Amino acid sequence: MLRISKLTDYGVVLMAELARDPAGSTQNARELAERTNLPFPMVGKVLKTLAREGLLVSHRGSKGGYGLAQPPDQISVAKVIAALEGPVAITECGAAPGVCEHEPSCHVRTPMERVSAVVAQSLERVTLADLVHPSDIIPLEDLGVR
Amino acid sequence: MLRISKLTDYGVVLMAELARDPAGSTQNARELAERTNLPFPMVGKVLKTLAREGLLVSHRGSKGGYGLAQPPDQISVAKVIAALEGPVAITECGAAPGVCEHEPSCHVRTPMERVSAVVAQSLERVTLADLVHPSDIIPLEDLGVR
DNA sequence: ATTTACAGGACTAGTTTGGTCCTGTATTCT
DNA sequence: AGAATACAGGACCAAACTAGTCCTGTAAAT
Repeated sequence: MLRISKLTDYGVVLMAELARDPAGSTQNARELAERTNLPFPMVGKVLKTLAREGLLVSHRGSKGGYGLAQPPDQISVAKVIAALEGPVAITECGAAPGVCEHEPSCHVRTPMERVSAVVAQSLERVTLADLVHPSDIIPLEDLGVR
Repeated sequence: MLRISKLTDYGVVLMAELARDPAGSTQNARELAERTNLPFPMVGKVLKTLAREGLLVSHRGSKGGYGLAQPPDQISVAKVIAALEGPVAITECGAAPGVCEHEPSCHVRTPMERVSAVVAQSLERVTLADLVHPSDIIPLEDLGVR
């Protein structure tokens, strides 16, 4: 299935939601939970991580909340995924060298890393700006497909 | 991390190993386990699934074993992944419609499906034939990147 | 017949995931 | 100053999934 975790999925949805608002505005965790229909505790957890990773700026106290650290077209889906579950890699071995015990005898390592790289590139090409307008279909060409 | 399960990883390695041999030849599960240094029971499990899914042809009894059901350049990595863990989809929603309760209120569904499609295409372009020669670097262009 | 090897399961330990909750600290408003 | 708000940073837990083993049955070759 090649799936991302729900936490990461929430992260993408929340970042996109923030990207829908005017630049510089902020929203608090509760507002975001309501607008996206996601469980509030989860939303808080995800936003905290994203802020710690530098993708969001946070403001505490009354009237506090979160805002995007960069313009929507500067934040790729790959960045969001990386912030929440580490670098995009299809296999264990791809994430860090020396982890896989089969490394010396593995015949597919190099090409598979290549495949990982392509998947990563696809995700790097899609930004939050591309996600905010559901009616716009992103041309395949813009996603790197000939 | 966007990772595939170890079972699927094994599947790719095993299929690639089979693709290294002359067309039409077969290998049994034990041979394959030894050649790939993967645990034998796991190898058996994966091969059984791949055979059931039609990617391998199996022969029982003495001198039995497994062989590719198609030439290596006709079997994509996407097919192997799909056989072992269902259709390639980044999110739950992408795998089947109506599964996700947030579907009506989700603003990123359509573009995310698009992203999934691109990832899937990347994986469809890479065949077992591309995996068998580790020294050959697959040009990015062949993977659909401009 | 006997041996080999796949078919199709059930089963288990360990890890991960999704989700909740609690304490602390910074900020704003009265 | 004091109260209320909202983020920071955890610990914690149940349920699901993974990785791995093992057992019984059946088909094929010798």
